[in-house]
Amino acid sequence: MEENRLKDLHLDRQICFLLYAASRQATKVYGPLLKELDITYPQYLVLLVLWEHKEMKVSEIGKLLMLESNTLTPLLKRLEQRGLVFRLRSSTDERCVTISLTENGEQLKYKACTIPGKIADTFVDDSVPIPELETFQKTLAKVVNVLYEKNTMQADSEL
Amino acid sequence: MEENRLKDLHLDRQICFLLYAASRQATKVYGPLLKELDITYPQYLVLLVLWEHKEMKVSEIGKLLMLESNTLTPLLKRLEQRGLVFRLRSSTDERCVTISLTENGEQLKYKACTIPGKIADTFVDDSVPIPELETFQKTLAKVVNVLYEKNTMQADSEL
DNA sequence: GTTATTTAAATCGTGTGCGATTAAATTGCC
DNA sequence: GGCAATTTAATCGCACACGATTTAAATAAC
Repeated sequence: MEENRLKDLHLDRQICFLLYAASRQATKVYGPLLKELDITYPQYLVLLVLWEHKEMKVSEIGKLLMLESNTLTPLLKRLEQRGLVFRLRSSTDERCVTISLTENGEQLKYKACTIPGKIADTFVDDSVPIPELETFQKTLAKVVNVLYEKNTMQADSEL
Repeated sequence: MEENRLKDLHLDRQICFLLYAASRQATKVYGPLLKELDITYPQYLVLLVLWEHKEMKVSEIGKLLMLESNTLTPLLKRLEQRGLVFRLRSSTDERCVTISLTENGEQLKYKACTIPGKIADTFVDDSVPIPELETFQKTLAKVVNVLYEKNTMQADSEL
């Protein structure tokens, strides 16, 4: 039965371990590029969101990146201390904090714009043809959604 | 040119972020299962290695999991304090530390053996057919290798 | 209109990851 | 043998992640 084949997977073949390893290796590829901007990969992801949306509430950033305030709040404070963003409590709903780019944060976009191309070059490799990568990406997106749904479903049902 | 297509697809955001998100969501799926064993996901990975190989040097575990001593040493000390493994400096080469399972650590395998099946069930979903998952896993393994090679290549060339 | 519930951030504690460095043991080279 | 280069863990500092809780504000219920 096909299902049994999946269950019998060993460490080196297990999808979860491979995702875990791939994530760490992919982040490491960004290392030298982000070091020039003096930011980390999660900080880069937050900035990507802000470069696209100008300003966002903490919870909106969290929804896009699948992160919660316990991770984002300290990260955003670090970005604030670097002078890249500022945090403003909303006047209409004082529970919410709106994150906006400073001028420095806005300008950093122009230093970062070469990164995507360099990262893409890293992924392009003889052993993984581009069409295969594209198929891979589609399945990966579905996997993320399935897991995210199941994780948040379970959390909801506990209330 | 093919390369441009990749860059236009925002490959860096798509694939790297998706890997990052997938890894965290996958780890979260293990949460309730590993909580019953009172271990974390990285600790589970180390135990998987030990359940298969009985005893291993820190560097050997590190090679399999792509982790270094700065991560493994504290993790292994926690496992030691839980009474699941013990650490013994090799007498033939005192630089090396050999990690072995205690009786408790060995026994934990029988509590953990239901986990792979439950995880597989989580991945099996109508939106991602099993053959697609298998193709996905093969590409994922190649991606991990490509990234790992490039990361360690670069580190080597710096010496 | 007061109270209960819900929501949004923040806080706290623990455990990774990892770059950089250190200390000790071994190997290589002469 | 003796010394430099290499290897192996360990150490240190910082930044995530995240479960759990807390605080404050807004909304719902009555």
